Amino acid sequence: MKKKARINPRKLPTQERSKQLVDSLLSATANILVRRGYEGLTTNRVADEAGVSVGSLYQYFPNKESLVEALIRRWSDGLMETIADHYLEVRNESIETAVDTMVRAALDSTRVDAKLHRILTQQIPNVNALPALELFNRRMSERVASWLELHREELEVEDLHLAAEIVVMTLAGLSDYALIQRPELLDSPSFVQHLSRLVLGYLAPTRASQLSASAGKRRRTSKRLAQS
Amino acid sequence: MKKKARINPRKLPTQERSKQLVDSLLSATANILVRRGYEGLTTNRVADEAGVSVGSLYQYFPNKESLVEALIRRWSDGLMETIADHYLEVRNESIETAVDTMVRAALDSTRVDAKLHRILTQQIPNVNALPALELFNRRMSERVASWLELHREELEVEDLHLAAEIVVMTLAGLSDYALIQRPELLDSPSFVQHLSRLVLGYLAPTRASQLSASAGKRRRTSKRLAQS
Amino acid sequence: MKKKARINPRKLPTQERSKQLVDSLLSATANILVRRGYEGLTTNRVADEAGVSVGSLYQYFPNKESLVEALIRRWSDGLMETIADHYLEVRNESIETAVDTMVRAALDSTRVDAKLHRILTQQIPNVNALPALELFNRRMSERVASWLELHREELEVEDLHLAAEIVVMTLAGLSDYALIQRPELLDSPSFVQHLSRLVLGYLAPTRASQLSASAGKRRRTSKRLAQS
Amino acid sequence: MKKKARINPRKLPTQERSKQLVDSLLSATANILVRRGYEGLTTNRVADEAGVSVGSLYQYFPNKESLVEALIRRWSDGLMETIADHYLEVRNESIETAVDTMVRAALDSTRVDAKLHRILTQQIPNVNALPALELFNRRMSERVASWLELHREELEVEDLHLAAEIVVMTLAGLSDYALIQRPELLDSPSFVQHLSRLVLGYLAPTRASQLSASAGKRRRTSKRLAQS
DNA sequence: GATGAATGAGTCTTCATTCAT
DNA sequence: TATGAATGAAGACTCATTCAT
Repeated sequence: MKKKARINPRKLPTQERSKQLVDSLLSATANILVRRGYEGLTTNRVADEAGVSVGSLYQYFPNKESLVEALIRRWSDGLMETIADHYLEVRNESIETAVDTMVRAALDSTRVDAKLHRILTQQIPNVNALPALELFNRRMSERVASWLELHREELEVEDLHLAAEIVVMTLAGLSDYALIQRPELLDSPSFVQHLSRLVLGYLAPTRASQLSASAGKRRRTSKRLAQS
Repeated sequence: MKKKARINPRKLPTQERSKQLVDSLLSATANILVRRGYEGLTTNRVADEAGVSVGSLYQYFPNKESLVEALIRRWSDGLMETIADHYLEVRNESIETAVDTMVRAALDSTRVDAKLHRILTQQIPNVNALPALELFNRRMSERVASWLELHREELEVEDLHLAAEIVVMTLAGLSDYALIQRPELLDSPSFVQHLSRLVLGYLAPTRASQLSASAGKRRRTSKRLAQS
Repeated sequence: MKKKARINPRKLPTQERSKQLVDSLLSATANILVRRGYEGLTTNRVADEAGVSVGSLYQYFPNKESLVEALIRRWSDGLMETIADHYLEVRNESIETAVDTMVRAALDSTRVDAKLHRILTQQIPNVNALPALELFNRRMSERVASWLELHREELEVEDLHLAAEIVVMTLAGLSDYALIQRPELLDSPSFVQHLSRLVLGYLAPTRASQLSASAGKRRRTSKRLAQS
Repeated sequence: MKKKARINPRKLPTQERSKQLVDSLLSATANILVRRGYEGLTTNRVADEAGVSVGSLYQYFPNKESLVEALIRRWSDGLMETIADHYLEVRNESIETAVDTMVRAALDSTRVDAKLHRILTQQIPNVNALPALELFNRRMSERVASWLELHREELEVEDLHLAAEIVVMTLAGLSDYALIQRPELLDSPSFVQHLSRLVLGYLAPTRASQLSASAGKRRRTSKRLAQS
């Protein structure tokens, strides 16, 4: 961490070296998790897959648990970034567009690395996963909350923090459930549409009702009338 | 307890007896799951906790997996009943009331045996839990769908089956997430209210917007005006 | 075994009954041994196959070992009888014919119930099998010895008892080995012929040499000359 | 023994080391087999006896079966060598001498490690032992056959391959049987003599009859006359 | 630092045997 | 006597972790 500096100009200064090692260990962990599930995850296997010795693994991770924790951290950081990108584009769009983007972002984040996602959210003893997931959701909620602030006037909810949490949990919950039990839905346009309406109908039911009204008009006038 | 007494004419010579045994094994499984998590679940421990020998356990369950499966089955059956009760009352109520009841039912089912619920839905290798959970959700969806049929005219969604699935997954996802990450919410009235609005805003945004309009009126007239 | 006598004239007086039970237990044992090998033999399985309860099994056999011992006894008695029959016919035949009969008898006894034979002679922990097998071979030797006595004058061995033992062990050993490693041989006429020559060449080489001489003559005169 | 010394330039860092380990595991297996039989053979016991942990055992042998298989292989290789030595000396001897040597070799190979020999040939579930034993006997037969070729002109059998197999099986069967049921015989000179006559009488009855004739002459003239 | 052989507690599972009914 | 549920010791095998090199 602080040893020889310019004298021994190896390609990989210790710090860099160990970072790579840690990385390949985490990737190996992810691969094995995907291929053989949590029950099939053994430290020896991870070391093997990463091309290092078990000993080295234990140099960087005090135990198996911490290995998984680190992977979860890395993974949720990845998710954050993916989602952050989506959110940046959205700041100035209409609520409808923004909600649509959020929904798509949630589903996308699930789809990418779907199997790993699923294992990490469902199969890992929660003791490990919880803190990281909590952090992830807290950050997401904050982000959504601050976005909601920008549109406060257009929204029909008051407790924006609670609303943000609910939106985040709704989207996370739904994409997880869909991933597990109805993966086809993840790619269905009407699923996306429904989720958008779900969120919009929560945040701004009036706008949502207009939306469905006009949608209905296009298709079934009688229905619209009945509702008016 | 076992010596003959004419009052209790040897009712449980075999069938009843083994049912009790199975029951105590499943309860032991649940207890251990709650106390030590899935990783801490061993067949010997279960037998011990149930006060029987491992051998007896294996007389009734061919392996550890089947033990967990049976527990999941028992648990999801319990849930079904709990929820079924709620739903029966609701058939003829207004949508608003019905949605409210559904929300409360979802949260209730999570709260009862909360820790077990959490472990069963999150921590068990999905291979075991999935079929049972899928069945459970399918049944729930059907039930909700048939309820939606009754109110078709008042709803602003068309694909009632998809809508039912979304409602079920939303409520399940949200209560699970809340249970894990924000258990306080489960007992918060405003959480219940928000969830009701979420669902109502999805199924019938027009009604939801009236609801929030009047709710808003009571509290902040300015807001209502801004929205009109 | 001694209870109620004439009063209760059941079809199967206790003695007969238990004999049948013992019999079906032994047959079950044999079946299982054949189907699943010694490692697959469990007392519960035997009881099941015999259509009785384990408890009953233990009424008649103090433990698993004794069950197998009894089967071995029954089986070797069967062998004895089979072979005895063959021997009776032979008393007054020529040595050549008698030897031939003995050889065929040995091979036959192996072929009948071959799989059981093999398991009983090879796979059973010898502690069990040995005494019975010893007894069997001792009896066989005696029988052969007494037959040899009848032909003492024609034989070129002196220690008839040793010779009898050697003949018995040779035939037993050869048929067992053939059964295990070259079962095709058991049905090959030339194998029978060779074994006959083996035994005859031992007991009466002069007669054997005449036999092979004439056999050779028929086929390759040159050979015979070369040897003369 | 393990600290560096220039004299023994770290010869056994891995390969040699593991070879030793494998060796001590096999020896432990043999010991236990001899002391407690196949039923008493447990992997934990083997590891214990070998002075290593079970874990180490499983580093070298994937399961109990393979351990036994390896032992059988090692043992049959040993036998092969022992016997090979005997055979080399014999190539140019007379048939009588050669047969005598073969007989002694067979008995010797049984005597050495007699108890292990017996367990390995009789008590091990054949699934394990068979392939190795078959290989062993096939090799033996080939060796004997090629020896028979050299003496083809003096022999009175034609199918040398069958003859070789029969000789091998006879000797193996007889020494095994003798070992089990009459171990005293293994050390009796007359047993050796009888076996030699058995084999010689099979391969070359004419020579055998001369042998017994002259042997008889020395002892009992009357007998010889009776036979002429 | 890196290595990977060695460790051994702990898992699931079987099965001979008992004994209350 | 018969039954068969219950027992629990014992066995094969795994894997997180350590430590001598």
